[in-house]
Amino acid sequence: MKANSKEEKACAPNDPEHRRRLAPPVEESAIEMAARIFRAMGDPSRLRTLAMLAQGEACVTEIAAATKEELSTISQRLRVLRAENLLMRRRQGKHVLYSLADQHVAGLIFNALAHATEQRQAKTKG
Amino acid sequence: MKANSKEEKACAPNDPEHRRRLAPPVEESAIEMAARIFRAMGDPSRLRTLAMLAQGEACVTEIAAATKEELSTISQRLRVLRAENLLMRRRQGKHVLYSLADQHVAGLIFNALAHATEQRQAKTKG
DNA sequence: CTTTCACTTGAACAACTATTCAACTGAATC
DNA sequence: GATTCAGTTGAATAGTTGTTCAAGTGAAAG
Repeated sequence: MKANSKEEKACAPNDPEHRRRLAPPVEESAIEMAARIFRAMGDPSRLRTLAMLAQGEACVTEIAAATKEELSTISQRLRVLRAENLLMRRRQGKHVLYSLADQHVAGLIFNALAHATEQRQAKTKG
Repeated sequence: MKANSKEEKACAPNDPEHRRRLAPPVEESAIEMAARIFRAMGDPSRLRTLAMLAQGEACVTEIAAATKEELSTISQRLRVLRAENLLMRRRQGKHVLYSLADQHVAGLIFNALAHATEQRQAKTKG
């Protein structure tokens, strides 16, 4: 019997109705910018740096000292984050102080950590 | 004069106070999981897929048809997202239907798109 | 104006990743 | 139970990315 339309409704790639539903829901350029933001945040070292800066501003030397890494490593890392407008930067004397760009960034970090923690607990429970 | 302590307060890598403030604010494993989530979302094709699924569930063929890509490409893409627990999956007849794992995921997408849009407008204005 | 300090940047190399083809699996139909 | 359909997976390849070294910049101190 081919009259069973229940299945067809759920998944019918050629149905115009489905085409419409799956049509690009957001502008392509917005997707690309958001993806760049996620990619920038998607490295443990960079995310750790962001989490640090969520505690307050810090200069490059401080961050390097805290993680015991090369100064240039930190600087390159911050450059990637800065390229996606995730950071603010101000000079104070000889130092350059970095901080999160805005609450959106803090929100993203918090949300992902929450999701990660939930998944972690879900796995532990079974 | 070395009595100018204004600058020292703002950035003093060897000050224990600063060390404490920059100490790992979240567990290392949580950072790593969150980074993996961001990395999974940090690819335009994958983020587009997630944005699609935010509109409702869809099967692999539907997604492939919508983006005019290979079935295996979509499948591999979904595999990456699934590995980070970003997706739910259920079988219906011959089809496998995918959807977002939870509201956290939708929230992350929405938040990043909002940030991206804001940055976009900020650039346009000046 | 020269030197120093804090940081930035270009280049290079190693490590990782996205896509595709081809082969495979497993549920549904014949 | 053989076949078909929808999706998955392993392997290969091309492209991307993170770290570091070495050289460069620019503000402040001498």
